[in-house]
Amino acid sequence: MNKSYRQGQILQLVRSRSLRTQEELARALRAVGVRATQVTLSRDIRELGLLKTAEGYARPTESAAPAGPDLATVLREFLLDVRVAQNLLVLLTPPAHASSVAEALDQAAWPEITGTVAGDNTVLVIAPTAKKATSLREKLMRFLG
Amino acid sequence: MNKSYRQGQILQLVRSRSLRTQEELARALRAVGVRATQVTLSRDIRELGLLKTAEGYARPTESAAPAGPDLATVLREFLLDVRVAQNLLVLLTPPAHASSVAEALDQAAWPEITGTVAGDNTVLVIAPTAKKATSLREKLMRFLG
DNA sequence: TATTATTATTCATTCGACTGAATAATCATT
DNA sequence: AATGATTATTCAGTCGAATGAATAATAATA
Repeated sequence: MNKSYRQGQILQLVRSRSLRTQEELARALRAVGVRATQVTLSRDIRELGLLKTAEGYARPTESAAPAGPDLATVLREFLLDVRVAQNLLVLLTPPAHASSVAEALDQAAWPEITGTVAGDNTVLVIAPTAKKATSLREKLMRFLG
Repeated sequence: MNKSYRQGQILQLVRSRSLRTQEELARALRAVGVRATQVTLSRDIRELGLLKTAEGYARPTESAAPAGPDLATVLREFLLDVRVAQNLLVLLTPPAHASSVAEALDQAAWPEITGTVAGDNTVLVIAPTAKKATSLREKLMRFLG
């Protein structure tokens, strides 16, 4: 299995739940189809710069948010409209600001967001299901004030 | 000697003067400090998509796309995650590499891929059906190792 | 402190990208 | 067609990144 893919899964896992030992992490990885030994995870954790906290492994707070503006700020400033179509959301922004919004949403890493693709003044947000797309819309609309 | 450096020198050489055979190219390379055999140059020329013209090797006229790397190579190198949502796939890549992956997938022209849209670090892949999206995910995952 | 659990390191192995020598295949010329 | 020139392919070897088993080092706990 691919190293960068494995490390990406590690980052997603430690963000979403509490993994206190490397063996525990190994089991969690296996559950998502990634086989790795404790030796490999020890190296990955060092390369990723993860820290062992009381709640388990985590990214250090500084590197986790590399100088991006707050999600609420970005949305309040740039989000003009939110439209739903099936499991998709179309977000409208002022010209040239779609990527900022998409970037901020990616950082947030909400489970209702499978992924985003930004154009110039439009962000396409892919949700897992139509139902989640709808609730995601409401969540986003609340930022509009 | 580094492969991409060598290929860069090849591109510069064939643009600046007339090199009619691979042996001739080998001599020109040696003059700029790059040692390579005809075997290697044969491979480089194919990878770079050079054509043999009456005036020597040259890049195809800009209409033809500069042949991108092999799909398997691109995916192994850049594919970080594959998520499914209905009939859509969301591929995550390192920043700035989404278009390479989308390009390579477009070239492959698989029937399970209706189309792709690339952002900066995200490729949206549209599949005909949810079922095909799922099997496409497995097909892509196999490239990861 | 002693014992157990957890993590890091060493050593050897595997794997794939890259390359060249030998050679096969193709092209050009007569 | 025959010959010589040119290019492509096969096979084997090298090299470095990645990995795991064994084990050392460290941390946690009784």
